[in-house]
Amino acid sequence: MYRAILEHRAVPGMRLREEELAAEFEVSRTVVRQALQRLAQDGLVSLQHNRGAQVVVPTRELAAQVFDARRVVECEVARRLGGRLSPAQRHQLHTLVLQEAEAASRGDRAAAIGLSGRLHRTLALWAGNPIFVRVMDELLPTTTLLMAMYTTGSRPACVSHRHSELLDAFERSGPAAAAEMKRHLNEIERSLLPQPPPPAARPARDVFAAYRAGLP
Amino acid sequence: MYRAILEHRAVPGMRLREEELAAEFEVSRTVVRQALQRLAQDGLVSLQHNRGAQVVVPTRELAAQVFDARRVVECEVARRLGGRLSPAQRHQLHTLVLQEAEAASRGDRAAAIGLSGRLHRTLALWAGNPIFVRVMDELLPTTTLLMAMYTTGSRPACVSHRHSELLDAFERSGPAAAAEMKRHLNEIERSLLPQPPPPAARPARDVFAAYRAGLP
DNA sequence: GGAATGGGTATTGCATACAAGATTTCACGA
DNA sequence: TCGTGAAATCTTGTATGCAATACCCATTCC
Repeated sequence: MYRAILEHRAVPGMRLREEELAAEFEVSRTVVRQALQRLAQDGLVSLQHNRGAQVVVPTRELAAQVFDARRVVECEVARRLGGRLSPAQRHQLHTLVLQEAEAASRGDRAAAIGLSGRLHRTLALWAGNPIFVRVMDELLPTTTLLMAMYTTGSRPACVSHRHSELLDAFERSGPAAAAEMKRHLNEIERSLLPQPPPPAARPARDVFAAYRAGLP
Repeated sequence: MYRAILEHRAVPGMRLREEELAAEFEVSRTVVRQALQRLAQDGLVSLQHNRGAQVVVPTRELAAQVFDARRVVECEVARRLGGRLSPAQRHQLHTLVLQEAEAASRGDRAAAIGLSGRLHRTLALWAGNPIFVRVMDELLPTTTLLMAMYTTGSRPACVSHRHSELLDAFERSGPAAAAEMKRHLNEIERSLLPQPPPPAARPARDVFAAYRAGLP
């Protein structure tokens, strides 16, 4: 379900009936309920008492809030990490950027966005405070959903080519990295369309069929 | 359960058996499980697969992380709010500080700590980004638990009298409020003992008996 | 013709039963 | 005496059934 939502298969607003999902995944409603609650915690579905679950419909307002919060946290992360990366860390980051660029070049938008998130999460991980990672884990899924909703599929690699500049700034100093991080996040936010493009009508049936086994 | 943990009735490390709790609160294990998962999300209990739940044992290391994160978030909140409070907001804050001082003076430590948290949460609420509130809601319960664990009951009002200074700084400007917030959080963190005082042996039976109805 | 109301259906919330895994206990042997 | 192993017990994880609530549609009244 997680992946189906992030990959925009389960479109925002879609109702998620427990019985239906249970049949689809061949488990009981009990585990479906657990999954829905976890997804609600990640901000991907909204639960209403006695009224079920649906995929969240992220607004532009939410986007503003998420990027605002990410700027606060991630600029601090950058400030702490800039100019202090070990060679091994630098190598790991460059590998991630490479993989992301590769995914983008072959048109795999979902993979590229996922790898972009991985990069930001990794930086938070190295900042030394696990709470930063927790916050990122709450904000990144929503960011992914926002990007799936407020960008057209036509623009290929709006993110990756700027990540190398981000890494350059991390080589220099804390303030430089923080400034570049702010610029970077602003750029991503600005790349979101003011209105969601009209969604292509979806079958809305068997949305989760491909995700049963858990393989990509 | 929430209150029993924060008020240090259910001591850190205590195992929380589902059946036991279900009997205590006269509900089924289903709702107990839900409650435990919510508490785990709040960072008050730790869940281990197939091995049940227990009240978290917060370490000094966790304390450092929590206060570090709070400094990042709440200094930003202060920066945005300082010098911009409306008269109504100022009034509300002063009322809270008053109530807190009152609770402290009559020795009600739990109420004082709770009101202190309310104050910080209210500030986050006014900062204009609900995500800040969400983060605070995740950090405040742990803070409360830390204070219950790493302070002696003898010290009466280690917090409240400094909250008026904090409010004064909020009257002035953003930077002033941020600086005072940092100082304030540092002071609270420093007030934690390096080692938890040896806990008075608890009956560990019927810990939740008083909380069944939901009344204070 | 439109709004309100009532019954039927669908869906969630809760409780319980069963299965799977972990823990404890006790016997046995080194 | 201590360690090992296996059975018994306890605890959690999952599935299912029933009750409560919300939703939908037809009927009725204004």
